Amino acid sequence: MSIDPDLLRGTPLFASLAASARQTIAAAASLRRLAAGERAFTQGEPAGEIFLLLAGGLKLTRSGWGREPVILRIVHPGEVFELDHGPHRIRHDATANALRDSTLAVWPLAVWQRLLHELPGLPFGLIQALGLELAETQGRFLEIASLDVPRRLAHAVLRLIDRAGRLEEEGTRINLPLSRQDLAAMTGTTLHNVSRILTRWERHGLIIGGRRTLLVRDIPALMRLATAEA
Amino acid sequence: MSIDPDLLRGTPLFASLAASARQTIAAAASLRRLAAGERAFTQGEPAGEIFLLLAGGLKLTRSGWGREPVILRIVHPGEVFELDHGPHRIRHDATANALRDSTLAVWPLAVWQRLLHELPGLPFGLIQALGLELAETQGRFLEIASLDVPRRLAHAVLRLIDRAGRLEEEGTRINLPLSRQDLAAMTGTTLHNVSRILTRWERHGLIIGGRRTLLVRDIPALMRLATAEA
DNA sequence: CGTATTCTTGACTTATATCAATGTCGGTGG
DNA sequence: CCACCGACATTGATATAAGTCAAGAATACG
Repeated sequence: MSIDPDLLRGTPLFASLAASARQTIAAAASLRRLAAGERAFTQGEPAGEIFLLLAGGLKLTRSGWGREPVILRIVHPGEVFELDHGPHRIRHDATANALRDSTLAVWPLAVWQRLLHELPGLPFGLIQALGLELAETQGRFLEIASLDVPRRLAHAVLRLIDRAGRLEEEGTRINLPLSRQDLAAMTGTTLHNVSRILTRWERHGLIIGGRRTLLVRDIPALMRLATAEA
Repeated sequence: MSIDPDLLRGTPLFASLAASARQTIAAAASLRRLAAGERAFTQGEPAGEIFLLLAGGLKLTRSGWGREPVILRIVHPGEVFELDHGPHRIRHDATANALRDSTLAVWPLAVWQRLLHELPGLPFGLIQALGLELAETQGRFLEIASLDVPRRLAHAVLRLIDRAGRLEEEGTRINLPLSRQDLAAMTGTTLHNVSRILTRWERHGLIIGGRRTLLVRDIPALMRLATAEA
């Protein structure tokens, strides 16, 4: 049990709380480590915990009727997930897979509920966090509903660069090991299509591809591509 | 100002509150009427109100880079909308269009914030409401990312039947005037495609189409269609 | 050094969008 | 009340994006 309270300061959910409240919350958390490839939970399992990613990276995938599972969200350090627990949501509706070695803070649901009622500011942080997640999901829905594959792939790559970009000499690298298949699962297409599009972009000098890696050399060009009218 | 407190009992957001709290909330609301076709607000406008639909029906649309605007959500009576206001969300990110004559309860944002702080149960209702909306949006994202057009159209129709269905002799009718274009905007396709699919279903006896109306005769068959593997 | 995973590429098929025309319903005003 | 007009819907022909099938090449890993 117990983690460093300062780790909570970075995330919007806890940022506006008093230091003492953060201390209480931190004291109630336990630390969990995942090796790359391990899962924090699996779709369908009973859900009984709230998570904060401290380091590393995860993908949240959901499988349904369709072919391959879909990636609902990439979780970056400082982000919180699986937090919309109502009377519904007894089971996890997604699987959380570690993309790289990761560290999580975990609160049992019962403890979380207690904190929510005891710390006056916490519900408002939660409301804000949920609102942000909703807005993001709606944005991605709009993309997939109205843009063709290259454009939504461009959006996905730009989002990754924005949140997990690491500057290098030749450009900005997505600092997460995502396969072509993963990119396809994020954009609702196939790895073949992704591969073709990326090689085209590479020929045009926009990016440099690699095995589970991607270096973006010309971000403005990608942004133009993502939003171009036709 | 002021509406009947009993009107609030139907929605999850307010259901778990004490009667006195509902009375306070109702007293702070004002009533607004919209004729079919009118809009409650427009995308880009400054956002300063929270809405509850009492009667009628709305569509929330968002336009972006892509071709036609996309329908993010159909709002049914008893549902609340535009409630994720954080420091972000200064402007409406969608347009609310009345599909039929509608009645709304409206709270100015400032009043709403005050209520949220004064009525202890309210934030938890809000959390629950946001969680539900998030889950629904994620579900629709999964659909559009992994299913072909006929299947996601089937899902959309079934959802409408579930929430706005009215029983008739020959089947269940979607009790909202939705054009083919609207159905297309909900499923991320074109009205042409929707039209073709619906006439096919009509030939098979699943539905009976019409001008801005749809009667479903065989719901189980539609459900099979929606979830079929291939 | 071999094996498994990931990625690329080509040929082909199919779903879906686009273009274009026509048809039908329902309301409005003459 | 009827005729017309505008909104909505159907349908066909065609184009194209994207999925599928099928090898093969590159890279990482044990």
